[in-house]
Amino acid sequence: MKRNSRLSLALHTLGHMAGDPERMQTSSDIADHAGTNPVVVRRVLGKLRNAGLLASEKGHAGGWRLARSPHDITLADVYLALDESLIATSGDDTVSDCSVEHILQRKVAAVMQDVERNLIEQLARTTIAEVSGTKDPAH
Amino acid sequence: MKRNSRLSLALHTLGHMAGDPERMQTSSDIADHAGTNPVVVRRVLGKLRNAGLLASEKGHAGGWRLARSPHDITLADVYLALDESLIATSGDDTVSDCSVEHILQRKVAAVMQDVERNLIEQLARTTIAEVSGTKDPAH
DNA sequence: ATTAATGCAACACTCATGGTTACATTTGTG
DNA sequence: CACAAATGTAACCATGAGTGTTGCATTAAT
Repeated sequence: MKRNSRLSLALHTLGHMAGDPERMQTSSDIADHAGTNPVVVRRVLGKLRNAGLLASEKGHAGGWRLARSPHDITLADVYLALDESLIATSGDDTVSDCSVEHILQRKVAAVMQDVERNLIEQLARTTIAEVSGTKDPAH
Repeated sequence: MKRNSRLSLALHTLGHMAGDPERMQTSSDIADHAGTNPVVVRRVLGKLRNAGLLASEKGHAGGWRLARSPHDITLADVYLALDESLIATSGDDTVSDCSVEHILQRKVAAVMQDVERNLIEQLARTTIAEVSGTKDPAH
């Protein structure tokens, strides 16, 4: 695994689930397919559950399932659910008394904000159903 | 220092140099002002020199100076000179035989490429002179 | 009761990055 | 010439983020 693996793992998993939305999958199944660990899977998918994209069931015969239609989940939903800023703002909280620093921070922050907005806008144009690899029956 | 400190350091330093372009500054001076280490400064500024934004002189009374007018250096120039992708593409080189993976990688790569283009475009709209903190004599 | 799943905490390992030391090289100055 | 002061670079250490891993409590079907 590499950097950004959380988003990759999330998208990959949702893509597969979209191809067979009724099937319940365990974190172990998912981990095997994704080449990682069940605990890591539960960590990541837990965030998607908190965001209402997935549902999990405990106990014997438990597992994970989509909480709503794959046509109703965009890549932006997934990105936002993970709450990771790909745009490395890394707000340096230390307030400097240097005027150059002030001007720069404002300029750069404004640019980054706009870039992030653009990113989300573009991710919102694709749904999980469109990356499921199965033909869309509605088309 | 934090993440993105290289870009921050570079922009901050160039901003100050733009306020007094003739003055030669040592990496020690710069490091003191930026709260870091002379070696780190030389590391970062070295890339800017390779890109033709800065000039350095060795030996006694050596140091660093802008290689061209601060009105001729945009934030995008600095960003590109450092050769860091803020957009974490992290191309996973491993080619998977999973169709979902394929579709995702293409989609996401396309989005990221566009986001990066947008970023550079926006950075190119501001020059170093505009963040120098000094009044622009030409205006 | 047993089995099989999630949920979660704690820790180990790895990797990127900044910081640091050391030293060769270059160049102005007495 | 000898010395001082700067860059250029390599080699290391320290830190932090993130993934992987183990262990265990809890939950639910059989």
